[in-house]
Parts: sequence; structure tokens; C-alpha cells
Amino acid sequence: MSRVLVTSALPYINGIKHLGNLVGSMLPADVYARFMRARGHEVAFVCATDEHGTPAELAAAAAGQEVAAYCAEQHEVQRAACEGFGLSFDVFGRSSSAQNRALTQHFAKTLEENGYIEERSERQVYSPQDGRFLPDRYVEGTCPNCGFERARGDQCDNCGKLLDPVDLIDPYSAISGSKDVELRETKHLYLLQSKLEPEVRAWVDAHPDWPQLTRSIAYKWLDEGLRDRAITRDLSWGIPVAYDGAVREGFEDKVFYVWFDAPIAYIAATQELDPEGWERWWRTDQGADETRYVQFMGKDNVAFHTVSFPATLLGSQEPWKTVDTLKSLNWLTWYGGKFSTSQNRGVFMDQALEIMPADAWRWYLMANAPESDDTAFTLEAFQAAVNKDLADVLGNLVNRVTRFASSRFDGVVPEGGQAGDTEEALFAEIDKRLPAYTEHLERMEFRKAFAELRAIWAAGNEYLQAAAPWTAFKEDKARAAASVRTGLNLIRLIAELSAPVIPFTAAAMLKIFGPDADQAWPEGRARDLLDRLEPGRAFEAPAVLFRKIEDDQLAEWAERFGAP
RNA sequence: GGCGGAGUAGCUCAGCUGGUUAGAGCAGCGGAAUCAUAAUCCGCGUGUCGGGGGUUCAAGUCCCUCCUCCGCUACCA
Repeated sequence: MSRVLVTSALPYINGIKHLGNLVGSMLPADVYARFMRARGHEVAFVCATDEHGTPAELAAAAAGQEVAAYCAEQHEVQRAACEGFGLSFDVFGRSSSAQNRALTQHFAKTLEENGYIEERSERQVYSPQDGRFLPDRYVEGTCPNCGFERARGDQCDNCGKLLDPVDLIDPYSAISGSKDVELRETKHLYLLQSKLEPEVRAWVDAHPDWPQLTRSIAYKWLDEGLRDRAITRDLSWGIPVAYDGAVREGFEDKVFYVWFDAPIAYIAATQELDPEGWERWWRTDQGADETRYVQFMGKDNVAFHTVSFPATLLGSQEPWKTVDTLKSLNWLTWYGGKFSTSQNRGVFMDQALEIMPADAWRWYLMANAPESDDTAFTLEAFQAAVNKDLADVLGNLVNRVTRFASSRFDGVVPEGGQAGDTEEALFAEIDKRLPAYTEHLERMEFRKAFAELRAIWAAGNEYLQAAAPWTAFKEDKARAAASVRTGLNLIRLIAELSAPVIPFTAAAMLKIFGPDADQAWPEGRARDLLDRLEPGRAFEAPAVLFRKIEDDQLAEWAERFGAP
């Protein structure tokens, strides 16, 4: 038993997330956190909404709301959706919390005291009509390279060329469309990452076990030379640039940059979770050196977690816990293209739960997680996975065993008979697959893990087919009793093994045998694991676990969600 | 443009440091069984391993080159 800190990349506040966001970090983190808990570890599973930045302000304005009210509302919407998906966060905080404000200001102050922060002046695009400075991508204009008329200030979407807003011909505000844009002088705090490069590099060097993708992204940044970066922005919504309650002179209309405060919210959310004991998760001098810290994120986020955030932590020269293991995932695509809110392409978390139970999504998404490459989501594949894997293989196994046992053995675990060759074959298979499954989960290789789990479900059907208690019942009742008892034990075992990925279903399966079922991760030999239910114990055949997806439903969804 | 990832059966993917006839699930075809959600189980895979060139006794696996997709490229988050 040890302590495991699990964080999921923070979902941005501007609206409910789609399935790709879900499987990109929050869902795999949940599966891992559940598995770690079952293994007996003390787990803190931490997430929060990432609430600052220009998009939040714009989304609030578009909704006609004050940004604080908008964020509060959207936080609740996202929290509810996560709960619906069974995401077992120990805390789902907010980057706008008081805790995060204090911590972010603390880090900035400490970094400055250590000589890693300085003020610099620069010129940025300002829009008088919008009354705000415009981030590069909110300035649009004609591309000087290809003539595309809606090129963004950071890059042209048409020819792909990297741009500077001042390069644009006829620039205008992407927010209001105003052509009245100008360059204005503004000063900001810069984090001198260049001075922290040796520390960050040494820290990355100390983690040779990271995945190739993760390491190569980190070294890419390091090898190019870490650049100093501005950690403040000209915005009103965010964490004030203040130390000890006093706003820094000249920074009255500025806040910390969202990417500076967002990862700090991992710590702040842990404080929300455990105001007294949070330090044992985060301070290596307070026990965190015995904590294993695992982060989940999409591939776009890797640099921030391997370079930027560590630079903040290391630069503080305080004993903060840094990440031990990173799991980065690729993208889930909508039929090979991008999920898109504005163009109504794809399924979003709230819609998903309207049409199918959480476990159906959880199973499909995790069994097909985009681990090695981007992966296409299709409704057809989803239908196949739900109908075949969940309804036919798993659901039907539970149904056939419990119904047969109920009708022939009066709803109690039958006694009599002994394990024979058929059972031995099952034991052998479980003894091979269960350790493989466990190992894959330990390594966070989810596709492999759930292929193994599915094989265990199938092994149940194979066993039943071979044991054929319906035949044995007629000539050798003891033999049938032994088979049914093994089958019932198998259902319990399968429930325990399936709980990290399909927790709702697993709970329903365990309930078959009463409310007191042990939920620890199964350890030991199949022979013993499949002989835990005492004969005579009553059980109740459950309702059908999974409803199938019919073709006409699929057609309706395809229409609704914009399937190509 | 630069860096990184990926391109394997109709679909979604495995294939470790090069070594017997390239695998799994789904879909498809044939059979068995009938406890069960017409659910299960068994059997069936001649694929230019993106194209081309090279190294080697031997390459999906190493090298070169070209093509396609994706991410990052530090002011979207």
C-alpha cells in the first residue's frame, strides 16, 4: 500500500466537453484511480475546471453573463456530466478558487525572490472597440504569404505559415471585426525559464522511463533552449498580480496567465480536498516523497507538464512533488475528422448520457483508447462494441448463469460436486489472463488491458459451453451444481475485474450476491478465487445488464450528431 | 519550414532489442449447442506490412528517399 496522486488535465471552462476530451485524460485517469484504490493504495484523484483566459471571457460575453457567474454555472454543468460518467474525482475544484489564487501568487513571489522573474515591456495588438488587448489568434487579416483573407495572427489556416499579427494585411479584431486595431506598449512579468533550463533538463534526464513521445517533446523544447515567457496577461478575469494582498504597481489591469495558474490548481484542488493533510501529497518534506504522482493528459499538453509546470515548481526551490509518470493520449476523432461544437460534429458528454448509459461509453472509449495514434470514433463501432462485447459476451454470460442457477437451484449457490477437467481448464486460463490484465493496467496500457478483460468474459462463455450444466443437470446433478457454482463465482470475479472500467455494471453484478461483497482487487489462484461464494448463499438474478443499440437508433444518432 | 508520432486484413488495432508459414477483435462464410438478451461455442485470413532504393544468410522490424495523416513550434487552452 502506498499513496498515489492522480491528476487529469483540467477541462477548460467554455462549455461541455466532447468524447475526445473525456477519453484524452479524465476517463483513463479515472480507470487508473479506481484500479489503484482497488489495489489498496491511498489515492487522491484530482481534477478541476480551468477557468481563466480570453476564451472564458468571450464565452461569457456571448452568453450575456458576467464571467464569474458564467464560470460558476459551467463548472456545475461539467461537474454534473463528470459525475454522470462515474468519474471518481476525490475533488473537482476550480482554478478560480481562493486556494489557487493564494498559491499562484505565492509561486510568483517566490520565483521573483529567487531571481526568476522580471518585468519587460512589449508591444501588443490593442482593439479600442473591444477595449482589450488581442491575443495573436484573435487578430485576423489577409495572409501576406498566400492571400487568404481570414488568416489568424499566429498562423494562417490556409497555407500553414507561422505569422506575427503585424504581418497581416488589413488586420481586424476576430472578436468584433473592428479594423481599428493598433499596437500598444504593455509590460508583463516574464518567467526566466532560460535560467531554469539546467534544472529542468536534469529533472527530465532523471526520468528515462517516460514514454518516448513524452521524452521527445520535452527534449525538443530543452534542445531549442527554453525561452522566457510572459506569465501575465492584460485581462480582467484571472488571478490578480499581487503579493501579500498588495497589487503590483502598474499591474492593476492584469492577471496571471492561465497557463501559469492552471497546473498550480492541481495543488490548490488538493487543498480543497484536504485542507489539513494536503502537504503529504505535495510536499516532499511532508511525506510526498513516498507518493507516486501520475498525470494524464492529451498529447498537446505534454510540454506544459514536462517543462513549464516543472520550471515553476523547481524554480521555487521549495520541496514540491513533481510528476513521476505521465500518460499522454492522442486524439479521438469523429470519423477521422475533428469534433466540432460550432459545426455540430460529434457527441458531447451531456448528450452521450442522454442516449446511452455511462458504462457503454466508458467501455468503448477505453477499449479503443487513442494510445498509439489518433483513433476514429464511429457510431457503428460503438454499436458493435456495446452489442457484442457488453450485451452478448458479458451481459449474456451473467444472464444465462444467474437465470439457469435460479430456476434449477432455487436461487442459492448450489453445493456438491467438485472441480473437474473443465474447471481446471478455466482455472488455467484465468491464471494466465488475470496477471496479464493486472500488469497492463499497472502500465496503463488500456487497449491491451481491456482486450484481456474481454477475453476473460469470453472464457466464461467458453467454460459454460464446455461444462454444459443444462445437460449435466439431467444425469449428474452434482456435476451441474459444481459448474453453476463456478459460474456464479466467475461472475463475482469478473465484476471485481471490470469495476475500474464499467463501475456501474460491476456494482450491479456484485449486488447479485448481496451488499457486502468484497471489492479488493483479486489476488491469488483462480482455484481459490472461483470458490469464494459459500454454498447455500442466496443470490438474485439481475435484470438484463445491457440493452442493445438498434439500427434505427443508430440512424437517428447519425443524423443528430452529424455523422458523415 | 523544423521537431516528434503514425501509415499492417473490409473496419479498429497488436507485432519487444531483425529470425519458423505476419496476429487479435469486429464484420463475412460454414458447423455445433439450446442454459441465455436469436444471446453462445468451434472452424475458416493468398494482406504489394504507404511507395521506391539499400544493408543482411534473413526486414513489418535497421539505413536512405518520397508520399499521406496527426501533434508541437512557446500570445488558444
